Amino acid sequence: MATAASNHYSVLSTPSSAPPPPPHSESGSMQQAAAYRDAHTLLQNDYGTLPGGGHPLSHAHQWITALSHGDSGTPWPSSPLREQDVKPILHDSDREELQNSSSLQQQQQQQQQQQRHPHLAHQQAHHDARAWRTSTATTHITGMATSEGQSLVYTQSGFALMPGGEQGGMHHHPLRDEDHHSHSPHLSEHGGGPGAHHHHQQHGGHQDQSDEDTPTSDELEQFAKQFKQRRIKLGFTQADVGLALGTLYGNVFSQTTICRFEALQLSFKNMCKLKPLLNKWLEEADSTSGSPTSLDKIAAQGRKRKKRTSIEVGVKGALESHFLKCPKPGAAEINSLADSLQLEKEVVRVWFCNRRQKEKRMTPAGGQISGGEDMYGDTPPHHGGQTPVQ
DNA sequence: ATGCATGAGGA
DNA sequence: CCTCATGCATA
Repeated sequence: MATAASNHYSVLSTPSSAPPPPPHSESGSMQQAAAYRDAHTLLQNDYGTLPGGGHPLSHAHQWITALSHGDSGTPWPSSPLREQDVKPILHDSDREELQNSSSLQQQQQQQQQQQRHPHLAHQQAHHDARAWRTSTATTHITGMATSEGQSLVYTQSGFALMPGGEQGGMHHHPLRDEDHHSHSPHLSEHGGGPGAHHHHQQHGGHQDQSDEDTPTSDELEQFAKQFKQRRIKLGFTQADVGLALGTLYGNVFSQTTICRFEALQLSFKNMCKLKPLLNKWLEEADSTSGSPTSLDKIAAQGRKRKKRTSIEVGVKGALESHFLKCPKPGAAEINSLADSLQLEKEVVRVWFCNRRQKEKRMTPAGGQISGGEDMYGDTPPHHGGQTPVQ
């Protein structure tokens, strides 16, 4: 896919051809690694640093994704920048698919020894019934063809397991069990009674915590801890693991994801999905600990992304305030907010999205654990536009 | 370790 | 437009 397509962003203008010969490392086990989503990993860099260019061009974005799922126009309207002017440096190899990667740039690595909460592990496990309620669900990673060199289904549908079931699975009710039942009277323990924990009754008589079956929050927590410990013992960085998962199963993950897993900063569902994979890796790494030589590192540099806009503290505070008042602002609300804060609408919208996500992680963001109660009973019972205000 | 961003999938 | 899974770029 993508044989010369996009890339208008950066620069291909300079014909500095320098076909880098793929310096294969050693063992050829990277072949499949390049098959998953080649798209994203190419060259990256910022494109344009500040509005001043002057091209009102709004040529959407998407690199090679020809999907066109209706982007609704302008992703980042107020920043007319991009194109061929910026970019002091550039990578010539416009051909995606592996370019050399002799020395990747993994700078950050092991520094995650002991963070902040070496303890404090409980009670966060069941705050809302949204999705962390273990139920009957067999854990099967359907995709994942381990047959060497092919497939890679990239199971992202989520049907693999998922306790709450939503997203791809139409359960019984179309209700997106995420935030709606704001009035679930049941489910209660939490307020400080860590010992209570949920009493799932899912299993019919067994229910292990090794693998298989939907794990409980506690199990996940323990696993994450052990995982981290062992990983460090074995001398692997989070990035290494992510890459290994790719070469092993076809699903590559970034350092970020591994990190978040260890820190339990993913949704329960997501944790469940990743656990089997990481568990398997552990076994592998464990048994292979004596015979290394399995380091595949082909990290390609990806595409260009919009440069991360940093929001000033003051502005952040304002956003926080609004978030408390209204976690789900309507378009109009966002517009005015963006206007008063002098931010792009997209930025504001995304900020709220991210903020909401944070609140849904296992380890709550900046606040308390919304145990049992609904966070902010949003979820308008009537869809068609969740704009409470307006 | 985290903040902002992208995108698929769903109403 | 939202949610949710993920990740590049950063602090």
